[in-house]
Amino acid sequence: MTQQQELAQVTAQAVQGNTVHTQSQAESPPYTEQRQTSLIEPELPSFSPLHRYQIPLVQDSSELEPVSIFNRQKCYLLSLARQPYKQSRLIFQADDEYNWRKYGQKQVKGSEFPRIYYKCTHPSCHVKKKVERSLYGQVTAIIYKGDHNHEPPHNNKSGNNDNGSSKSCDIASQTHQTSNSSSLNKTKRDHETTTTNQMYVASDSEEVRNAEKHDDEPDPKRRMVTKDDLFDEPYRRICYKRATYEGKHNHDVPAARTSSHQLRPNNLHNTATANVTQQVAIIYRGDHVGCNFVSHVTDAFDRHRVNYFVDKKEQRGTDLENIFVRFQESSIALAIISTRFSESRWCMDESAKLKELADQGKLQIIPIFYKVSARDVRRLTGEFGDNFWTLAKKSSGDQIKKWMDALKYISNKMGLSLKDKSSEADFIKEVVTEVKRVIVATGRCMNQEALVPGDPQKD
DNA sequence: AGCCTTTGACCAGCG
DNA sequence: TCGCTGGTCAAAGGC
Repeated sequence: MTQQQELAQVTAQAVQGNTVHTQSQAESPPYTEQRQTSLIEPELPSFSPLHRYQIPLVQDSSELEPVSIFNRQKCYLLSLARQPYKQSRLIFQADDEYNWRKYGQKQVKGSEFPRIYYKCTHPSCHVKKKVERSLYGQVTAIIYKGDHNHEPPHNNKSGNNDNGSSKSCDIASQTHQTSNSSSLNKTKRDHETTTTNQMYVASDSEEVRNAEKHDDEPDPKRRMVTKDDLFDEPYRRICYKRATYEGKHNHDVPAARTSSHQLRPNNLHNTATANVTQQVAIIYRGDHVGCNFVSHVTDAFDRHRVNYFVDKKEQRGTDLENIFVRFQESSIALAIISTRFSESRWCMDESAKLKELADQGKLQIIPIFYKVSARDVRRLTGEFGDNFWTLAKKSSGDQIKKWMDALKYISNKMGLSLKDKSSEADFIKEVVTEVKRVIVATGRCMNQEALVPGDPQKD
């Protein structure tokens, strides 16, 4: 067995290890799966030139469970990761059905590993991609640029080379494929376009400090914020990025290799099954949100068959407890936080209830910062804070504390942020994608529970 | 021989 | 204008 073959075997085994590990994580809160299970939007309408798709990050080899053979593989892979060239490229180069030639690398600021630049090896194709890595070499971002003007090679090999580039054995590709179905990959690439806006940061300053010490360590409490959000708070720093695409392919992508199907069930399937039973509760404040943004979100949910419940204005004559019951029937809450959100006692009470349910593990909250910064929500500053304190003047200390706790909790959750000048259409797609991702993650938890051995009803 | 990576240099954009 | 940073080029060498 050649060294290349040996590496291929080891990395492929490690992939399977990762897959097993990922699936076993279903017992953890869904958000902890963020880095492995980002859902690719399968059927997004093209009503905007900008499409963003999330592909899962490459599984950090350091995240492999310290069990059995995978521990040895982990050590082996880590040792390879620290070696220059040759072996490491087998591990870290993302595979996406095309062949790539490295044409440069650059040490980028704030990263221990250089950013590597690749070109498509096809003679007339000018597609490029760049791959960023962090400590231990796990891929933190893959950014594509340009359109392929050719079909991908079927054998996934370039020329006669046997030196390991663009081979099917790298962790990046395998992990990618084990997290997404071939159809997802295809559709994703049909729409892929730039975005580097979404990154992961630790959810509080303590975690940030930890992250600064161990930049590549996984952290289940990471939240999703916008780049602007990051820049708002200099003390925060980027811990992980999603892999991203820039530009789009102008041609079809062949079906993924069979290994992906063998290794991992299709996320789409999970979505479909999850949608049957899971409901998304949407709360918001103000007609300025409800008449436009929320209606578009619910339209998108309709199109994507996401079951939802909207706490509409007209329902607010009813007992708040009735609304709380609806929350309890939901597994996910979409809290659309605008500047006027904090002027409503109703919304504040709802937020407190959401936090209560989330604390009990009964609800996943996805905060949507609608033209308000997460920092203002967290710190109760700006117009949001002004509205809050106006309401607070008319409220009791217990209430205020409860609301503040809830707002702090929600604003520290991973969420999505719409800036004033952002495209709402694109943002709505992001929202739908994120909701479906959480649905899948939550659904997987439920499915895992349903498969607990010894439960006759669930067998 | 062909394809690849490496690596220093060059260039462009930006503040 | 200058320095910094990121992106690309191209020669050299490896497989």
